[in-house]
Amino acid sequence: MTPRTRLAPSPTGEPHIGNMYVALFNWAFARQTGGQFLIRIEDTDRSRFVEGAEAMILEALQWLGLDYDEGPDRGGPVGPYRQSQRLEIYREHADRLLAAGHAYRCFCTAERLKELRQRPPQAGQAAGYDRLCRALDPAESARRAAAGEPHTVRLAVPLEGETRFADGLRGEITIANAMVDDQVLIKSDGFPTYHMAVVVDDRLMGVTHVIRAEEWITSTPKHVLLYQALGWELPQFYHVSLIRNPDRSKLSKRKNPTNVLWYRREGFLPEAVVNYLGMLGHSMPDQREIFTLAEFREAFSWQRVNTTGPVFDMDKFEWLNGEWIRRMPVEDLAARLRSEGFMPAGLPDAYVPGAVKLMQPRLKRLKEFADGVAFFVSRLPYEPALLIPDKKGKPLHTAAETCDALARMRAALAALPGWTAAALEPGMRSLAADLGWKHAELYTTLRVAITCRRISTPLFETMEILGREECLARVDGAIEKAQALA
RNA sequence: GGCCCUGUCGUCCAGCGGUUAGGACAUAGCCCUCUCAAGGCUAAGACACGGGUUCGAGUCCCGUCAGGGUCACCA
Repeated sequence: MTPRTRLAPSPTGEPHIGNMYVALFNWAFARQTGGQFLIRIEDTDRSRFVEGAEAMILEALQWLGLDYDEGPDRGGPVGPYRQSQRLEIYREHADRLLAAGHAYRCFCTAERLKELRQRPPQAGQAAGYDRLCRALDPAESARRAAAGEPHTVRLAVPLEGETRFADGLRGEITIANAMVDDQVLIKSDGFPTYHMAVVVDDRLMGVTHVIRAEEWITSTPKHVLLYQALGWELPQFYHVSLIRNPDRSKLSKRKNPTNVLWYRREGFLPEAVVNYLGMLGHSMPDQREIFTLAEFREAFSWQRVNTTGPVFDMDKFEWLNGEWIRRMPVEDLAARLRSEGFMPAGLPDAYVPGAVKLMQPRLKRLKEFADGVAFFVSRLPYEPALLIPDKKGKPLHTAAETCDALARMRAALAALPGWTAAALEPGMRSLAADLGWKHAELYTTLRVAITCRRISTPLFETMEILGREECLARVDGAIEKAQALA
């Protein structure tokens, strides 16, 4: 039997990076073993349902290249793939459990349960429900239910003993049954809880490997008990570590952006996202840190998966994104800037190849491109004083000298036989010598004249791209500004 | 607090009984250099603590401590 894995997100908001992390492991394992990877939407909580959330999750998976074999939008042999469409199935299984005495109806009110929860907890005892309704006579219970009295269905957890299961990552885990609450299986609105639905669906959908986050470990005994009560064989469990905030708490959007689509909007490449997630809690056999999704899929091994919770490090993530940007052929980068919506509308096509080439080693996020090339798009306003070179705020030349220097530059530029970076640089360097300026000083003035900023892409290559006419016009503008200063 | 999971540089990852404990990000310095980057070189920086087992422990066992998770008619 080939492995079947699944991602079971609940459509309650934006696609979470932690979900994608778990998805990556599920995907890699399934793809590597020739198995299937499916998506099941866990929408059993009507109060938390968010319209459009499902679509965003699927969009995020697609963006990252984590393709799936079966899911809500593409169907499959064991559908439907939304739990809200499977209510009858859960009901039937709950009835089976009821009939076998593995579950019972609970008529306790929400108020009563709330009070119970406020009672001080006892050592070694589960904090939850006091099992009052467990003592109800089944016939009486059935009569009340038939009469329409609201109720839930609860799992009758063994009062003694312990439940154990093997975790593929952590070995055998044992939890005393006394610590396990009589979990609600079917809510009073007829919807199943996660615990009921996940077991029934994983079984019915043929899921062989349950790969999910560490936070589920302590509720796994409930699931194991359910598998046993229904007479089913256990799947293989793998609980991967939770990604952490810098303070080591569970990654949360209060402390870190967690929406994958946010990273997309910031200009992170999907290649970098899966690469970064793939190096959290997992290492490549040869210690390589930069790898493709395909390479990850090939090399993925449970033996190389860590059980410690990695801290999400934005600095390293950005570095990695920069690496991916730099490794991309210039034409591909330009195409990507366009397709991801980071190409400024006003940037002339003729400038694009050159501008992209010059920006490539300077980008950590695609989003930074627009700002970096803003002066290519238009002549930006700037403080005239920027034209005067200074050292720690102290001007090295007067406004008049700067004005003169600009005029000399203009003449030299206009007379230059060729218009290439290779020709521009020596021309300006010798002019600096003539003027008695350090060439870096002259370049500063020229840089501001051309790019309207003190920090820019390399000056002469930028000028080559802009062309003689545009550069002369910008120098003219600078001369005017410098004159006003003098 | 009970229970469960985890514990190698600030961070991510190597190490799977014998290593000068290695690499990456970040940090600092130097080089390159028209600014900013990128790139190159160098530096600093870790086995939580205490007991065992063993000729020998970062690696195995136990305890302590620390961090995290979980204790819903949420997933």
